Amino acid sequence: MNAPALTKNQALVFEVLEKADGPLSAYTILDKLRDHGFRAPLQVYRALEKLLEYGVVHRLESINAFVACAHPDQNCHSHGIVAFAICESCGHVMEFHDHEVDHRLMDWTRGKKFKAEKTTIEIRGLCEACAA
Amino acid sequence: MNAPALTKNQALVFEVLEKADGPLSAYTILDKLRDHGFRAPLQVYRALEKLLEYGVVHRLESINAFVACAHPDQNCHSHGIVAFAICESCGHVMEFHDHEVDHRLMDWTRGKKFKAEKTTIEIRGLCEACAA
DNA sequence: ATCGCACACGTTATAGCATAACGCAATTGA
DNA sequence: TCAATTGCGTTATGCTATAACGTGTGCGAT
Repeated sequence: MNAPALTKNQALVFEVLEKADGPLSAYTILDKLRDHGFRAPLQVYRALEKLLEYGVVHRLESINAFVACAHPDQNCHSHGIVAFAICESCGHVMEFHDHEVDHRLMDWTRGKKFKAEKTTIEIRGLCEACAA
Repeated sequence: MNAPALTKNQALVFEVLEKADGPLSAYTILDKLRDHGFRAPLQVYRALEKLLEYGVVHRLESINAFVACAHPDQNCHSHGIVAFAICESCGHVMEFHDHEVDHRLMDWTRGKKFKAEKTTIEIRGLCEACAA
């Protein structure tokens, strides 16, 4: 899925996420966009839905928040499973990919004949700066 | 963290989860325990908090639900990272462990000096029966 | 051209998930 | 005995997400 041109709302939401230095909740995004005419959560969620589909935004399931992809220029969906390390102190998120992990999980699903659609890997803890 | 004797509320919640054939939301658990005197969500959440701590229940972050551990007799926390495959059609959950995946993720966190506290691995898709 | 369709958008209302803050009772250990 | 801890119950509230309805716009097929 490659990204077509973004609509106005999609572009606004994406811009907010790109400028943020950490993940944002949908409602935080909404608040940041009230000056741009956003009034209801659905405006945010609908934009997010598309941005997730295009692979330029990721959803962090364990904290109900959204973050811009670390390399939105490339097609993130083609990099295999995306993994995240989330600092519970400063909120900073690191995105990474590990093909060996992908292979192990794919091996398991193949063995079970499980048809994987979407895989979540999220490590919560303390980043180097905060752990010190 | 080994499990001390469960309190009445904890035992009730755990029993409901054990009998269920899939993950349950906190509010679903609440409804199933109204006849036993449960009236408020907090009664469920407080019990769940302890059961999670004891490692006899797992939280599925991607679906906001809870499931009994596949082997609550052993200490699940000592098995390394727990991974789940969740069927989006029938709701069935398979729990598994893969030490190679653990090692790869630990290698990454070590390299980044990230202090991991809790890791989530959840694969959503279709189980063998539902994919057919 | 205009009809039908797909899609984005706006709004209101509601559903679903989780915790804050208060107070009470029982237990434990100094 | 007193203080600290833990579990419990209740009320209220906050956060997250979607249902359902209607509007407008662009675009291809007939």
